[in-house]
Amino acid sequence: MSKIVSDTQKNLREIIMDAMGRAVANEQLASEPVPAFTIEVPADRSNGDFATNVAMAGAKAFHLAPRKIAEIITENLDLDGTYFERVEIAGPGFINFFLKDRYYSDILKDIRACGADYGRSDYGKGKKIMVEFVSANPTGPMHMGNARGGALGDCLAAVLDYAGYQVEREFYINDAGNQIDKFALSLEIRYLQKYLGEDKVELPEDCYQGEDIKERAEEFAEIYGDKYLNADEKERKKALVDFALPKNIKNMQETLGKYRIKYDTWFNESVLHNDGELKEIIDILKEKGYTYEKDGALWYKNIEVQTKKLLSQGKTQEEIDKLELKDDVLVRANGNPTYFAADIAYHRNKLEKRGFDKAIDIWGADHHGHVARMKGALDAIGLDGERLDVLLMQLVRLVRDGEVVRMSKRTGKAITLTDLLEEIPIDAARFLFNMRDAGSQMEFDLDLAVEQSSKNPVYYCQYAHARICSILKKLEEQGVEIKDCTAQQLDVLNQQEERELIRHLSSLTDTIVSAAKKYDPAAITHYVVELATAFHKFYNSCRVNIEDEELMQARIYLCICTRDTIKNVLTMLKIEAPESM
RNA sequence: GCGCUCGUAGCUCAGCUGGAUAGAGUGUUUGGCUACGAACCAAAAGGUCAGGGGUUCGAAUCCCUUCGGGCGCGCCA
Repeated sequence: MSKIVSDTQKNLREIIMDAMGRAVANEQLASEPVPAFTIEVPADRSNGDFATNVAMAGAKAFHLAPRKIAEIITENLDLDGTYFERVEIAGPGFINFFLKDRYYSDILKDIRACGADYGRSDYGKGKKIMVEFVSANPTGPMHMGNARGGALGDCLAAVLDYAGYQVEREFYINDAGNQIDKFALSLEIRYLQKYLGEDKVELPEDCYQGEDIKERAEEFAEIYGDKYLNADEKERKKALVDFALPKNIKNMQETLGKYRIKYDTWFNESVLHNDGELKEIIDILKEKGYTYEKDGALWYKNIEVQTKKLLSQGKTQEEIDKLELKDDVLVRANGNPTYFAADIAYHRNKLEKRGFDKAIDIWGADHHGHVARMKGALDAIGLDGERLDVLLMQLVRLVRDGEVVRMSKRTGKAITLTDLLEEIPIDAARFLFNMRDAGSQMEFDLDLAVEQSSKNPVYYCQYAHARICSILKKLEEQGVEIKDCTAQQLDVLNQQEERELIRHLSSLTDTIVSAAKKYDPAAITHYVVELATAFHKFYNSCRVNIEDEELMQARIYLCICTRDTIKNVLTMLKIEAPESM
């Protein structure tokens, strides 16, 4: 893995500290604690390759003007044996550092040495982390939110994997509880309606109204006919669910498979109900005194748990009162546990039974009210709620011809994930859903997704890859032998566009680590678009196929590094990197 | 009402652990292929970073407040 960039940055911090140490020894600076300072890459290259604000940050402590401090530090710098060539003092007191040619050459050598692993790091130290995403209700088809959640979750998992975590992807199947009862009732009524007429049996408002329920009931009737018409209600419902649920689950698996999402685990909620884990949770909460009975139901003392936590965070009782916290039901008066109770058991299963260090859930933003409650419940059962991170995702609006669309042209019904994937390429869907931060309310432009031009960022990136492949192929056809280059031979790559390209290539590992920290796969799509731009700019100003053999070989080397890096990133996102298009 | 979240160019959005002249794509206008893929590149134009206060050497970024959009406050999930 490439560490040149971060090592250089780390090394620079030491260089600066050494210089300050010498300045103190020389009595040029007062012996004060070193202030917190940053090292960053300036947006404008003329301000150096790295810059530090140490002189400004230390103005107060040293009782000196920032520029004066900068001069003193600069006088005491020792750059021998480092990648740095020279420094400048600029603006209000920034110290700007400029790199030697060799830095860029070594980056390229390193990229080639890493090959398909370039971009990977051990930042996560192999910690076990689970990303649970989509987890759509198996009572009906998946929708647009699942499309975004799928792309987001799968790519987030990939980012964490590249950042050195041991990642597993999981789909939580809600195959138990209330919504299954509702599913059963909806199916049953549709089934009865088929034989008795819609006016004879009414579908209650809180039942699933979708056409898909009707279709399942039809399919069931085609096989079993009216056999269950006069059967025992319980038996009829069970037969219907046993028929329809596996069908729905299989559909989800196929659709998500087509979307290139492979889960390590499909976890059934019913397991928690059947093997006693749910009961264990309720017993634990009871034992710890976090429950009470009221109106025949068993309640969880959310107010108490939250209040304790918020007080410890420095909130006042008055502020907490304003939140109007509420307690939650664990077991209904009818004896059925709530979804919340099952969810506590589920997260305990992840963190305690299966030993994940961290669980990440991707939820629709409409569930944000449950985050604190869930974390609090984990605290309450003796697990650390901080081990659960919930990434909230805003809903998507589909846009076609500049207008919001809700219905599928083909079916006239709400657009399902299946419809979407039939209409647009998978590459485009996976990429475009990751162009925006999860928290932004995004518009998804259907026209853009199918557009094969530079307007469509996924094609723009793939084009850069194909273009490089084409250049290399052409050179080989002309009999050019592609040779390895030494770092010294790569030093000739000093045009501005070449430098920009190398600089961008070099930042991949750090970009992935940063995206992993922030749970932000959108940073990766941004990265590869910028990389494609850097390449296209290079291509337009620096010809590869030229007389100068040494420069040509160096540029070929740069092209190969770029091609491999684009491919690594696209592969990570499970997007094709075509050699021609 | 209380809470969460968002507000940056005509449009879609980056930038947000405080740093130098606020960026990109798209749209508009104008250039660049008899040489490696023009599915590309270059240039112009476009801004009260929603408004107001505060913190400090320095604020799109942090704090307070107002306004506006989205969402949530069930013995639903």
